[in-house]
Amino acid sequence: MTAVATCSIARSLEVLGEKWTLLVVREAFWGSTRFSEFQSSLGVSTDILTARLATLVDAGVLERRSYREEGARERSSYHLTESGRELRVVLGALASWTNDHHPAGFGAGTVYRDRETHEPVRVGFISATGVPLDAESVEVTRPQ
Amino acid sequence: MTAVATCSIARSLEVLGEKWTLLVVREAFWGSTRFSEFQSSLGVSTDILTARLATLVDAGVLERRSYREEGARERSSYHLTESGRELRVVLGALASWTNDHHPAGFGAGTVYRDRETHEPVRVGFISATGVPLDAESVEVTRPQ
DNA sequence: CACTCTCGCTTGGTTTTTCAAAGTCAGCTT
DNA sequence: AAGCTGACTTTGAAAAACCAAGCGAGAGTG
Repeated sequence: MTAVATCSIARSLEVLGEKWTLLVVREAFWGSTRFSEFQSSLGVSTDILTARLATLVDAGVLERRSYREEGARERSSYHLTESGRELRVVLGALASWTNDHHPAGFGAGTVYRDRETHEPVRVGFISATGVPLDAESVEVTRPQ
Repeated sequence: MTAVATCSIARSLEVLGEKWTLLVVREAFWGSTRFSEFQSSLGVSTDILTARLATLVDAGVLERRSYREEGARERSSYHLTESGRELRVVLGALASWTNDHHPAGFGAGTVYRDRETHEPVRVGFISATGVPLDAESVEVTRPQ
């Protein structure tokens, strides 16, 4: 891992590739906002959670806000930014890959569905004109 | 990280979430097949590479084959399976997220393009009927 | 047959990261 | 004041990653 990678995939992993990071993002999608909520649902140790929340805030994935409940002091909460919300498709791609290739023994796992038809959706490439493309119609240009 | 997670995202990260793993897959997409090719392009230490290739083979992402060059003994090479090739969209989602939100200083980074028009493509949800969906039209059902 | 070379691992020792538990601190209630 | 609570910090030990060196099988060379 060099200082700043040219490859976009490597750069994405500099932010998202550490242990727990994407699970923190997943919890944020499922509604966690407070330190204690992330901690109790993930079971991650507190020092790691502190560090991950900090990198996600630095990277602009989460935004730190202050809130105050009645009879309590001011505290921080963490909310997905627009940039963070766009990670939905990354999580969707991971979930649907696993559902296809490493299905769970029981239960359906995490499934992304069409809100209207409730059919499972897939994640795929879409052209600039809004047309789904199959894998063969996509090429990659790498840096340098 | 418990034994076997119910959540599909957590399960995907059990295979793909370790350091270097997705970069090994990326190299496989870019044509690396031999141990030494992965090693020299990634700069990862050999013991880690051995371990990562083994987990990827176990997970069915890579397939180990034997090859023999003239005047050399039989060696192993590693090739993407169908399951591994379907990770293309995961890498595409990561790359396009980074290109949008953490652009590199110079150069274009890694870009997935339409093979015909050469326009950059995006990664998104596609309904069972083949229609692209925006983020709001997708819901998530989580396990249990 | 000895000798060397290469590739794909292994091994050994050091550094870094993760873990679990305990400690800290601000400000609120009693 | 004294105690509580949520969000960190610190501490010390375990696990993983890193680096350099070593190993072994088979092929070629002398």
